Amino acid sequence: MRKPEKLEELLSAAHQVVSRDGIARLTLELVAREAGVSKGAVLYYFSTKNALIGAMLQTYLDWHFIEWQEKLAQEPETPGRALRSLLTVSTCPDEMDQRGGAGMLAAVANDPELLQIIRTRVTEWDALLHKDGIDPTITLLIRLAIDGLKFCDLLGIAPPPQEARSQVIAFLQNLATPETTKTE
Amino acid sequence: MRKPEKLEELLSAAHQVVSRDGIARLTLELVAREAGVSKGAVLYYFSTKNALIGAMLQTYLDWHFIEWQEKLAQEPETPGRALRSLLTVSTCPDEMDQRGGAGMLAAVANDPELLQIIRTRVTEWDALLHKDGIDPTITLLIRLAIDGLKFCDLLGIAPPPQEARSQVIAFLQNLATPETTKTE
DNA sequence: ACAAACTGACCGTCTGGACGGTATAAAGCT
DNA sequence: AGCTTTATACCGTCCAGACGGTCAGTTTGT
Repeated sequence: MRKPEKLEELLSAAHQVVSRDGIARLTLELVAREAGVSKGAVLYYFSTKNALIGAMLQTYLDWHFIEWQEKLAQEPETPGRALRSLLTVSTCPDEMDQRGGAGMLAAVANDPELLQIIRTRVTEWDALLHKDGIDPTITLLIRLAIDGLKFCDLLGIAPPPQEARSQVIAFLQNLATPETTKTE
Repeated sequence: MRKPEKLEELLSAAHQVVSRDGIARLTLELVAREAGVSKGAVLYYFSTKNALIGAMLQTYLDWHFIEWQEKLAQEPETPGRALRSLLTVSTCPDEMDQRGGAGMLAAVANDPELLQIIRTRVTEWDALLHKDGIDPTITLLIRLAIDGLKFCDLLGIAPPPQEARSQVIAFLQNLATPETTKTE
């Protein structure tokens, strides 16, 4: 009678609701219906709505970090490793990324305090990036561009076409590669 | 018994509420209280809550476009004018920018359909940028970086310190200036 | 006097969450 | 092996507060 995967199910259902109906409709009951359980069940797993949203954020952040570290391991050990792997991860958006977006929107809409979870994590990651041996201005530029891309996609505001997107990424990859080690 | 400046007052009050209490608390009653009128008064000017949010968006977009065009007029007539002036505008965030952010958040939280207003405008502006004579990849990069900056500021997620910020802007200004016309 | 500007009481609906109950399975007891 | 206890997983009902919006009426300017 163990059910840790039920948790995952509910999280996924929540994300589904948000991306189909919008955050305004992220209600405990709709999440329950989407997952095929009762509202009571949702509250059994997440004692409060905020807890649900927090979990959406948390699981996304964990996933994203792991994904990043995996790509990082494959990157040659030259300055800019962390930046290049982060760019690689950002190129291929996953369903998990949508969950992150949904979680962020839900957080903003319900209790901005929840954003604290993201704030501390991103600040940590930013510190890692700045130990990467690349000019801090370039580092910041890359981070901003990635965020901008996520932002456009999230709200559907003039999201760039695939080709333009990959060209920008390529340009940034180049900026994150030190001159002395370039092979191409 | 004049109307138009009362409208502005209400819009400003709405923005105040959002930035102080969060979008979740953007309620007709709170806006009314903030502006020192009754809820009925708010509904007298904006027949619906969506209309209020729409107006927040609209006034911001109008203001932003005008600001941009003013800076553009001061820019030397070389390729990249539009980009450089846009960057200049984005350097010095105004209270109006916050209203734009508040409006966007409110739109997302209440009725994502409202984002359509932004979508069409930004798409238009993007078209203008691409007639600016600068490599489309650079153009996109600059737009993304600006959006990323707005995004970080809006949610308070690792907003870069002032100095780093102006260095990135300077870097981008440089990218938006054709080689042949550089004077510095 | 007449319209525009504004009020405040009221209503219907929605939603988070509390709560008491139920089914199921495992553990303990004999 | 049979019976009781207990903890887990979940259901369905109910409620109190909040919020958008309506409306009949009142004030204010001209």
